[in-house]
Amino acid sequence: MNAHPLRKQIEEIVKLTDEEFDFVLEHFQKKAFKKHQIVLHEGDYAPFDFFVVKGLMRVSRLDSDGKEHILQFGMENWWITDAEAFHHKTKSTLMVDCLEDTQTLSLTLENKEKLSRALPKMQTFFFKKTTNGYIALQKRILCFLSSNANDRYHNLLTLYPGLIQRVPKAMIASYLGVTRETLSRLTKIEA
Amino acid sequence: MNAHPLRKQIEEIVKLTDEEFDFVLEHFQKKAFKKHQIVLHEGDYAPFDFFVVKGLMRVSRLDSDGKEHILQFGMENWWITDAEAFHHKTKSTLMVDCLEDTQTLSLTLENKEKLSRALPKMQTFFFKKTTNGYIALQKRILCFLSSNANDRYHNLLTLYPGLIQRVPKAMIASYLGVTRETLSRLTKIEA
DNA sequence: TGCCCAACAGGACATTTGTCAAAGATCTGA
DNA sequence: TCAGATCTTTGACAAATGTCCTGTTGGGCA
Repeated sequence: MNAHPLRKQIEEIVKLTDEEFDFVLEHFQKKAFKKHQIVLHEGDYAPFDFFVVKGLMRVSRLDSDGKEHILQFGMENWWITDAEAFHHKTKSTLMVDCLEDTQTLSLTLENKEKLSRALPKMQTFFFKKTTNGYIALQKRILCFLSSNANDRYHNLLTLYPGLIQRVPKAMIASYLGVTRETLSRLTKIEA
Repeated sequence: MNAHPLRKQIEEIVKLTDEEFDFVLEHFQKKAFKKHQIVLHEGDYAPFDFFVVKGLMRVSRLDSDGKEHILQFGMENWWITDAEAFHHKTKSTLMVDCLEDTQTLSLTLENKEKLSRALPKMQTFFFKKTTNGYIALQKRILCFLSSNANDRYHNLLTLYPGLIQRVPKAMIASYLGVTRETLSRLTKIEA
């Protein structure tokens, strides 16, 4: 059997009947985007949290010097949005766009809360996902505190081996907090 | 009326009756620690999430070179623990200790879950706190991506103005991911 | 097909930050 | 109160990283 990717992810945490999963799915909207399409502009509200079914998105911010900083990539089975704008219903300070043609399941905050109330198992799921996300961010911060650019790069390689094949190195550099020139020099040493 | 600090924090998110708050409190244990006391050793399990009533704690890690990296400070009304060890019931890779004599309200994972089941409002509270924590960590990462040591320092000053009075500068440096010499040079320029 | 642009590598130099060593300053407990 | 411990500052130098630039490559699109 070929389970739905969202169902597979949910069932790593809580088990669902077929009826329950259908009910869950009713709260999502299918949305597809083209490569380079901007899904959320800075300054807009963030009506959706996106579950990536297929494709690749990113969250980034432009600083005052016009430099781009990548906060997060979202490959298949990742959730991606501007968390602050989404949860606080404020205007976004970040941008979400697509690095590939992308299909998503999109969830509004209202439907997320409705779903959590109707199906406590889903509240558990969302809570554990958020907790795990928190832990992952802590690890990324520890990486900034204790590692130089080279170590951060190799940490990223082992953490998300598929990513580097799909993303220009300049963006990897931006995610790591270094310039593309610095990253280029690091990878040179390997050879 | 002089509300309990924990109650005050909870009621910023959900309202409680006196009975409900008493019920909440029953799930916590009062624990007090001395300055310099290690509350959680690396390698130990993390049985508690601590709500700091009075005092100051920190979470840190020693890297392989023996250098100390501070992941988080916990002043009054902060929650502090090794999140990964606490939630996953694994052995801690971090250390929690006290920078001042500290009084806490300590919560086990079992009691946290019990409380969440018994009082859905508390589940909402914990969920929102975790979400806000996630957002705060994202901001700290963006700060690492886009700011140099000087900007990160001033960001910290405006974010937690009280902290610098209570913490040695070497620890501030460690939290910012720079050496104490670098931080010392930054603050010199001010004058 | 051929052109163009994004991506990448590399050099030369500037700036930031780290390292090591030492000297002051401040705190703290007996 | 004093003496040791801790914390902070400072200087000289090294290493890491950023900036600006140029040239090459290779793939996508008219």
